This record gives sequence, C-alpha cells and structure tokens, in this order.
Amino acid sequence: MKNVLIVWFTDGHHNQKTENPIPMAKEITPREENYSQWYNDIVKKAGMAENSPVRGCMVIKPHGYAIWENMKNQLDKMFKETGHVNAYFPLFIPKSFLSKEAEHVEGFAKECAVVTHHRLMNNPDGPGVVVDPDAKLEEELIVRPTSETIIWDTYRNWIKSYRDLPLLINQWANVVRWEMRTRPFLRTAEFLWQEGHTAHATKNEAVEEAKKMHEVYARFAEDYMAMPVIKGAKTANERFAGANDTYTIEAMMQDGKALQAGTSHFLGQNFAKAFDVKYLDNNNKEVFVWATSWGVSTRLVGALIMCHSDDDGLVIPPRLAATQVVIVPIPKANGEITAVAEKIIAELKEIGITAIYDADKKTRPGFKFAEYEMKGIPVRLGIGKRDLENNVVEVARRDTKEKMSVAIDGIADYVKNLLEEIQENLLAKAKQFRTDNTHEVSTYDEFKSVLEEKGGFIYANWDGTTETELAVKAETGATIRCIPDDNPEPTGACMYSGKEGKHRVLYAKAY
RNA sequence: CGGGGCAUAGCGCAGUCCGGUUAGCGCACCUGCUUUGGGAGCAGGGGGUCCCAGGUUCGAAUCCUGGUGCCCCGACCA
Repeated sequence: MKNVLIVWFTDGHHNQKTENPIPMAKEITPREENYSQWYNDIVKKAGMAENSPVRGCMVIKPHGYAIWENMKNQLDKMFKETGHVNAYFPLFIPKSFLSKEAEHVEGFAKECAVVTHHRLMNNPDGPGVVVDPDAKLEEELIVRPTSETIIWDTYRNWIKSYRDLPLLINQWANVVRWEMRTRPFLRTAEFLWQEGHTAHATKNEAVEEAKKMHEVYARFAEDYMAMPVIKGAKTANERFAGANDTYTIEAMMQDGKALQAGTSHFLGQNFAKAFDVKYLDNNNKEVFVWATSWGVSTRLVGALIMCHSDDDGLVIPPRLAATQVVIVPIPKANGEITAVAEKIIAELKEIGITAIYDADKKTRPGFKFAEYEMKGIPVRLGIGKRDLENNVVEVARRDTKEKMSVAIDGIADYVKNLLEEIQENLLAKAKQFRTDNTHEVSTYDEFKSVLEEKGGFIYANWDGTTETELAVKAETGATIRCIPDDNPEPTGACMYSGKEGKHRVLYAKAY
C-alpha cells in the first residue's frame, strides 16, 4: 500500500470508520435474534437461491451459482494438479447395485428416490396425466445418492492389471438424498457435488490418496473460503457407509455449531469385493483393488455464508467472488464519472480483478450501497464530483465496513492489496472466533455446562466406545465431530465413563 | 415420522372471531414531474380462481366437512 495518497474528508460521510447510523438491510433478521432465520434471509435477500415447487429442492440463482462455480473451478484445478481426471457416470443406478455392499445399502436405502415407470399417459378418468401402468420397469432404478456402486461396477471392466492402477477419477454431478428436513445449501434433497473415486494396487497407496484429498479440502477451505477447519478422522459410528476410515474437515459456524465441510474415505477393499474388481499383480496373482472416495458439495456455499456473513448481508471472500469490485457513481452516472470508472475497470482487469460499474440511473447511491453489501461484493468504489475534484475515489470494504478516500492514481494496486487484506482478515477473524469458542474439559459436568452456556467446540477425552459416544449424543445433543489429526493423544480418563481415555476428541453440536 | 404454525396481488400482511358496498394496506411494478454523497417525494395507474372440493345461506375470504400444499421446531442425514 505504498505510494498511495490517502485523504480523509472531515464531513460525516467520509469518516474512516462509519458509525452505521441507519439500520440498513432492514429485511434481514439479526443473528442474535434468530440465527437460522438470519441464514434463510441471507440466502433469499442476497439472491443466492429460492425454494422450488419440489419439496427440499432449491433453485440456485445466478449469484449463488457464481460462488459455486468459482469453488468448482478452483477445486477442479486442485484435483487435476494432484493427477485426477474427470469422467461422468449415469444418474440412474440399477436397484440391485445398491445392495451389493451391506453397510452401503444400510446407510442410503432409506433416502433413495426410485424410478419405477418410464411413461405417462392421458388420464382416462379426467384431466391431466397419470403413470402408464404398462410402462413399469423390470428393474427399478434409483437416482444416485452417491456413485460408488455404479462406478465400481464399471471399474471391474477397466481394471485387469496392476498396470491399470492407480485409477484417479473425479466426477461433477448432482445427487439425490431424500432427506426428511432440508435447508437451502446445507441440506437439500438434490445437491451438486464432486465425487472422486480412485482405485489403487495397495492399501497404503489408497490411504495416502484419501489423506491427500483430505489435505486438499482443508487447504481449499482455508486458502479460498477463508474458513479454518479442524482436520481429523470420524469415529466408527460417524463413518461413511461402506468406508474403513473417513477423514473430515469440520468448520465452526457463527452460532458455534460444527459443519462437516468435506469428507474423504478410505474404502478398503469393500467395494472391490462387492463388485469383484481384481487385478493381476506382477506375480500373476489376483488381488482385490483398494479404493477411496471423496466429496464436497454445494453445502460449502452454506458454510461460506454462515462463516463470514453479517446482519447486513452476505460477505464473500475476494478469492471466490465473481465480482470483486463494484463502482458506484455518486449521485448518478455522468460522462466524467463514467470515463474514470471505465478507466479504473480496465486497470483492474489488467491485473486480474473483476469489477463492474453500476450506471443504473433508476436507483440512487444509498440503495446501491445497501444492495451490494447485501450481495457481499468485497470492495466498493464510490465516485462523485467531490472525489474527482480531489482526484480520489471512496473505497469501502465489505468485511469491516470501513470507508476511506484513496488517490485515483495507483488505485488498481491499492484495490489488489486491499482484496488480499480482506481475504486474510476474514480468515483471521474466523480463526479468532473459533479460538474464542473452543474449550477443553475433563469432566462430564464441565462438558455439559460449557456446552449449555457457551457452545462451540469442546475437546475432551473419550474411551473409544460407541456406547459412550451415543450416550453423550442422546444426553446432550453433541457428537464427536472427529478425532483430530493434531493432538489426538488422550490427556486423561474418558469424561463420560471414567475409563481409560483412548483419544482426545472434538465434540460439538453439528449441522 | 412426531409437535406447532400458516395458506388473501410478485413479496410481506390486514380483514375471518361476529357472513352483507366494488376485498384492503405496505413494498415491488408502470407513467409523469421534482429530487439526488447511505435504501427519495408527490401524483396517477396496472395487477386477485381470497389453496382445493363439497356443504349451509338470499348472500361466503369469513361458518361447516373433507382434502392439499408450505414453513418452523425435534428425531435421521453431507
């Protein structure tokens, strides 16, 4: 930020820190009042998504989709950098496939959409159409809730030799899980995601792959979403259906609850055995293939909202913002202002920053300010007559709501640095919040009172039994989010049973 | 699947208890004028199967019966 002239005006509108005197964004329910209503308001008012005629399914609107698109582009790049390629497998899966892996069917059977017919006909008894009873499918199809089964059925034909391995494939797709209760982005009946499905010659290689992608997810969350995560392993009880190990990244939302933001699974040879996928090793011996799968979904968009946004609307980290800068003419566009705005946009574009100029004459500046704050655009530049007289523009950052006057000369570099600063600040703020809301307890009484009074993340010792885990969940609503990669060693006896501690684990209430 | 609540203009609501002008208000939308450094003002205008189906009645948004849909809270889950 060197060589930039900073001028502060002395009138009330140009203080470096605004007092925020007017209750803006009046339609958004404050977080304090009702956190989940606040979330719903943000989704709706920021134009992220809306409900559809189909229960549990949402329409993702352009502003919401743009964020997903940027997440997708970045992740796709990271997957390719780690040697993966994309492919696409069918939406429909023969019903019989799902039952081939016992735990897998157990986990997903009760939330599958099933296709039973392939044709409609005019209703013989009245208006409209009905399902043609003659068009019943011989084998019903399920709409994929995840694609392990159809992919491993396919892999059987692709893998014959150790030379065919490893097979490192990802697909971007939609899946359907018929959830009882849904929430926009966080849990929808249909959602968009990526699922990586890899096949390996050895156990060790598969475990390494699962861990590698776990790391990729954690890096993406922190570097791009500015969302700190706890990396760790799921307990047996919380594992993916059909996995030997599930690695997770857990993020803290602003209400102190945990959100599982991404998972990577070591699947052992379970699917290889279920679908008879074997290869010949260099000793001409048949060996079952080792597998992983890993995925993140549009849930990440919900995580992004709940991690950074405030009572004035959405806050998008600059690296994921489709529009990073908006320029607002004050009070409205004219030739001079437009010329300066266009010049600034060109300079920003030159250094890879996306900016738009809102020349709409129908709305006034105050409306636009509120609107772009609602939409979470990281940086706003205001240009008016007074600014031009001083060769400055007004720069407003979304994260802190600070405003300052900055010389037009060198503005592009200033904005570039500011965007980086905002990105860093969001991560730092989220980390600080998590630190402030993370506690360590040694007794169950302490656990219950911390959970009740403060919430957040709680580290405690666990005896390693499912009984304890389920009892704590039943009694308090908190679950073991993970056995953290950092400091998993027990520091004492299990807080619940008093038996020997097996791990130090992360407890929290979760989404 | 349990417990609550709601259904009237694109959105948010009043009216329903106690049936009775042409179903109303705010926002949004359209037209015009005046405004313009934090969600502009005035005037005019358009927009409705009052969730659906029966019933009672001279007359139903309103009363009765039966459906349906949605939202919120729990249990289940990415």
